[in-house]
Amino acid sequence: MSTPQARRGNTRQRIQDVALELFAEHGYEKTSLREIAERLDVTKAALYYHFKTKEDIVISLFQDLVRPIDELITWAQEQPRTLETKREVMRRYSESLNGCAPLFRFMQENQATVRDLSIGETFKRRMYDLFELLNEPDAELRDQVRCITALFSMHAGMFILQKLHGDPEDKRKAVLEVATELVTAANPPSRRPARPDSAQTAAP
Amino acid sequence: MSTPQARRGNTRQRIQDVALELFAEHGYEKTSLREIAERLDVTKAALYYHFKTKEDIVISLFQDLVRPIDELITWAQEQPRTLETKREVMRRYSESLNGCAPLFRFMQENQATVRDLSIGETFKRRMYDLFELLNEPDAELRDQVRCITALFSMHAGMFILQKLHGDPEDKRKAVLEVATELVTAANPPSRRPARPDSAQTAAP
Amino acid sequence: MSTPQARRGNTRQRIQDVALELFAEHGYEKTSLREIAERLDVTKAALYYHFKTKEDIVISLFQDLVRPIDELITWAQEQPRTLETKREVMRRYSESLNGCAPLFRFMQENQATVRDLSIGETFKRRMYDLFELLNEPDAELRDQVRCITALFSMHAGMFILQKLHGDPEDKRKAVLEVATELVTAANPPSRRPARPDSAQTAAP
Amino acid sequence: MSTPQARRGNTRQRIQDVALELFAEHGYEKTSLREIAERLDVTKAALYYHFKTKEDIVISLFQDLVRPIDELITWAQEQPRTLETKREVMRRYSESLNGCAPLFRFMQENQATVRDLSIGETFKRRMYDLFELLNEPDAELRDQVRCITALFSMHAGMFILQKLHGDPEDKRKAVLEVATELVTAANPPSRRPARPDSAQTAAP
DNA sequence: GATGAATGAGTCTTCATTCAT
DNA sequence: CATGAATGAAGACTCATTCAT
Repeated sequence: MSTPQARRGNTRQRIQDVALELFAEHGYEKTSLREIAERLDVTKAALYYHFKTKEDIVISLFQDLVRPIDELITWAQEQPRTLETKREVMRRYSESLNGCAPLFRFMQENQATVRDLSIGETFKRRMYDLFELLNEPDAELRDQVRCITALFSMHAGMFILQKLHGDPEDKRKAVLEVATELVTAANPPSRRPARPDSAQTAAP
Repeated sequence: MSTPQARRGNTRQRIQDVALELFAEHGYEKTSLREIAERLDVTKAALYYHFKTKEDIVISLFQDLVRPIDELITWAQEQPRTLETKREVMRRYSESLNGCAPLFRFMQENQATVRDLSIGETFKRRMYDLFELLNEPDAELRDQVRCITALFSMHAGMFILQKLHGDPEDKRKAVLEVATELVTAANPPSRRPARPDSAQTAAP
Repeated sequence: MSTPQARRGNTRQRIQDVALELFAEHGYEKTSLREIAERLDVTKAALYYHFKTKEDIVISLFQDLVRPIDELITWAQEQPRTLETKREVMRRYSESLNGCAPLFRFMQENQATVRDLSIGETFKRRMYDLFELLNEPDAELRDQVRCITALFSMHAGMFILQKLHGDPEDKRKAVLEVATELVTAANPPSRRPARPDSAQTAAP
Repeated sequence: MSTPQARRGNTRQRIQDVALELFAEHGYEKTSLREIAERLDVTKAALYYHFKTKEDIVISLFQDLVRPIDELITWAQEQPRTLETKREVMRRYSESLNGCAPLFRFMQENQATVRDLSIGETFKRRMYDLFELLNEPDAELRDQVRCITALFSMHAGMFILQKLHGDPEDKRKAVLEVATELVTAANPPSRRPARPDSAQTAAP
C-alpha cells in the first residue's frame, strides 16, 4: 500500500485525506503545505501538480461535501412543507453530516478562516436554504431561533460530545432527537398548513 | 479622544480593543501585529512594550472575559441545585455573554486556533463547570445533549442571528428563552432532587 | 565605512546602489533579492523594511532619475520652439543621461520587463514629450525618424560604445554631436518658425 | 490548419512561433514553458521532446535569423569597400530585419538576458562584423558613432515607430534612408579608398 | 513609552527539468 | 510523439520577535 507503485494514481486522494486531517486538527492557517507534503512523503511541488493553490485543496474537499447536502435541499424543496418533511430533512441531514464529520468539524472550528475563503459564501447559502426549509416564513422570532439552534446543534454536536462517553451512534441519535424536538416545537399545529392529509405523502 | 494627548496612558486598552476587533473579524492567525499597529498608528515595537507576545494579547482579553464567568460559577456552586438556580444561571450567563460578544465570537470562530493557545484548556474547563451546573450527574444522554445545546446556542446565538432582522435585545431574550426551555426539559420533575435540602450537599 | 555603525542610516541608499548595479548587470528578473541582500550582508527581510516590494526598488531608482528629466521638459516647454532651444535640450539631456547612465542602461536593456512594470508608462510618456519638443508637429516621416533616432542614439550610445576605445567624455560629445546633427537636419530652415529673431531669445 | 491532424509533424515549428511571440511580448524570463505549452495545448514534457532546454528554443530561433545575416556579411566581405557597397549592405540588412522583426524586437528588449545566453556572444560578433563593413578602419570617433547609430536605428526603428501612424513599409524606408545618410556622412569622399581595387585587401 | 532597524524562520508559489510509460 | 507525475531549487514575501537608542 505504501510502495511508490501502490501510491500511483491516488495521490490526489491522499492529499485530500491528509489535508483534511491536518486542517481539522490544527486549523487551516497553521497547517502548512510543507507539513502535508512531508506526511505524504512527497515534495511540496507535487501538491501543486494536483491543486493550483492551498485554497484549492479546501475547495475540493468542500465540493465533495456539498453534493449530498445540495441533493437533500433539492429534494426537500420539492416536498410538501409539512412537519413530517422537516423531520425527514433532519434525519437525512444528520446522516449526511455523519459522513463528513471531519470536514464539518473543520468548518465549524475555522469559521473565521472559512469566511475569507471563497467557499464561505456558498456554505452560508446552503445553511440559509436549510433554515428556510425548516422555518415557516412568518414564524415568530423564538421559533426562528429554535430552527437555527436545531441546525447548529447538529453541526456542533458531533465533536462537542466527543468527551462524553457513550457510543457515537447513540450520541448522534440523541442529538438528532433533541434537534427534531426543537423543529417540532418551532412548528406548532396552529401554524402548520391547513390540510393535514398532504402530510401523508411526505417522506418516501 | 483621538488626540495624541488623550491617547496617553490608555494605549494598552486601545491595543486590546483593536486586536479583538481584528481577531474577531479575520481570525487570530490572519491578523498580524503589523495590522494592529498600523491601525493604531504606532509601531509594532510599541505593542511589545505592552504585551510580551501576540498570544499575550489574547490571554489578556480572555482574562477580562473569564472573571464574570468565574464569579458566576462560584456563586452557582454555592446555590441549591434547583431548577430555579439553573434558570438564574442561564439568565446571568446570557448577560455576561452580552458584555463580551466580540470575544466570544472570536473564541467560537477560531476554536481550532484557541485549542492550541494556552487559554484553550482554561476555557474548556469553564464550559465543563457550567455544564455540570446545569446537568444532573446521572442524567440520560438526551438530557446531557439538551444542556450542551443550551449552552452552545447561547454562545453561537449572538452572531449567528445577526442576519435575522430584529432588535438585538429581543434576539438575546429569544435565545435565552429557547435555551432555558432546553435546560428545563433536561431537568424533568421526576429527576429533580426529591428533598430540596439535599441540594446543599451537591456542589463540592 | 563598512562597520555596522557606519552603515546605520544609509542602508536604504546602499540597497538602491547595489540593486541598480545588479539590475543593470544581469537584468531585473535574474537579480534576486537574496543576491542583493547577500552582497550587502543583510537579510532579505531587511530589504523589505526599506522597500515594500522588489518593484518598489526599481520605482525608487526611477524616481530619482526622472526628476531632472521632468525639469528639463518643463523648462523646454516654456522656451520658444527654435532650433537653438532644441539643441540646448539635447545638450542638457546628454548631461542628465550621463548622470544616471547605469539606470538608463538598465531601462534600455530590460525594456520587455520595464514595460510590465508600473514605471513603463511613465517612461514612455517622458520619451514622447521629448520627441514632441524636438519634432515639428507636421514634420515629414523622415524627419520624425531623425528625431527619434537622435533621442534613441543618446540612450543607447553610452554603453554601446563601451567597447570602442577612447575617453568616455569624448564619446559622449561625439554622440551628442551626431544626435544634434540629426535634429538639425530634421528642422530644415524652410520649416522653422517664420521670424528668426525669436530664435535670439532661445537659450539662457 | 488547427486540427490535430494538420498539426502533426509541425509541432516544432509551432513551438518556435508561440515561444517567439511570448518572448517578444513579456520577455524571456517572464515567459514560462508552462505558458508556451498551454497556449499550444500540449504538455510541458512535449516541449522537451523537441528542445533540450528552454535556452535551446531561443538558440533555434536565433539560428534561423542569423543565416541571412551571415550570408549578407559573407557577401559584403567579398565586395569592394565602396560607399555603394555599404549602401547596398544597408538595403539588404533592412530587408533581412524586416523578415524577422519579432526576433529582433526580442533581442533588442531583452539585451540583459541575451547577454547571459550563449547566443549573446555570437550576436555581438555579427554586429561587430557589420560595423566593420560600414566603418573605415581609421575613421574618426564621430564617424564611428554615425555607423553604430545607423545600425542601431535600424534595429530599434521597427517597433519604436509602432506608435507613429503610417504604412509600415513607408516607415521602414524612412528609417533606411536616415540610416543610409548616416553611413554616407561617415564615409566622406576624402576618406574613401582612392583606388577601388584596394578593397580586395580589406577584410581578413 | 515608544521607535527604527533588523533578523531568522517560515509562508505559498513557480520554475525548468526528468523519466517511466 | 507525447503525457502524467514528480522533483529540487529557488523565488518573492510576511511574520513574530528583539534591542539599542
